[in-house]
Amino acid sequence: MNTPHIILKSHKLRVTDCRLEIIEEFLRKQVALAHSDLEESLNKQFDRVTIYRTLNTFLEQDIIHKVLDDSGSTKYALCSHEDAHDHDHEHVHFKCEICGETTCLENISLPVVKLPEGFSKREMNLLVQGICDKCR
Amino acid sequence: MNTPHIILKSHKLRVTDCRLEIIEEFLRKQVALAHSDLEESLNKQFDRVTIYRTLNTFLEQDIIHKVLDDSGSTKYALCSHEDAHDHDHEHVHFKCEICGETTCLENISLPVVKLPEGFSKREMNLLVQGICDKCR
DNA sequence: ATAGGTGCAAATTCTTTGCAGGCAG
DNA sequence: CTGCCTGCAAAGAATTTGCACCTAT
Repeated sequence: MNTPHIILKSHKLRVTDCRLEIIEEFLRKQVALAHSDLEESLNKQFDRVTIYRTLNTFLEQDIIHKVLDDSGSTKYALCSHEDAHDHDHEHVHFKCEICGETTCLENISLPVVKLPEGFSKREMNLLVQGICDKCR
Repeated sequence: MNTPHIILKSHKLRVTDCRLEIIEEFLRKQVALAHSDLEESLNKQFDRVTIYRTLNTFLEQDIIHKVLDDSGSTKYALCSHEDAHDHDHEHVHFKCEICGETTCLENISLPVVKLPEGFSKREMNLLVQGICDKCR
């Protein structure tokens, strides 16, 4: 199992409090988090700017990925396939329209999309929106 | 065929220049447009704020819908099924990572997603990202 | 005539950038 | 010790709100 410490090390990133806490937060909450969520849940322990920079660093390193959202705020989630360095990602998420929580749906296979001539695909994201069991 | 004028009328909205031009712009360009795209292509003819308000009005009336995007900027496209007042939308879009254009993919059927117990779905959005034929 | 739409100013929120000091390696 | 990371200040984008005036109906 990957600990926050190991994740940072394996990406040749310095191990700092802010980075550790952010990864831990992603591991604790099993939902997609926005910058503002982190700022709050880490209790203003770190500067807003540092959180932005940390998220961008993690994005570049493929430690996290963006989760599509229609609310305007960008959300992020840990990449599950840390080691798999294929860049052919497929993400399926469910967003509850009441509580706003976005969770990763496992075991859903996306259709084989037939693109028009000359188009090539690199990534597919499916966002399902509706109501979750807690909010029903 | 629905003209901009008729679209506005059928939604009980006043027919104004700004609204007409924005709908016409969506009909001309067959790609998803962001607020900034409209501001530019309409040649600063209308106030930035008015465009925001028009887009929000159109969203409420289901004249346009949000198109998912990972770039931060919100994009919109005309709803094709104007009259179909089922709110079980399915949108499939392709975004080119080079030119940034997002187009609607027709004739792609989404998989039947089996949600966990207690979850209900209302909308599905699939975003495929890659390279389009022009940018290849 | 009047409700609804627009433009302008300004407030808010979100995100990035520059720089100086601090800490991990 | 050295370069990367952080915090603070400030700049810059994106979006919303308030208010007075205008116009489609």
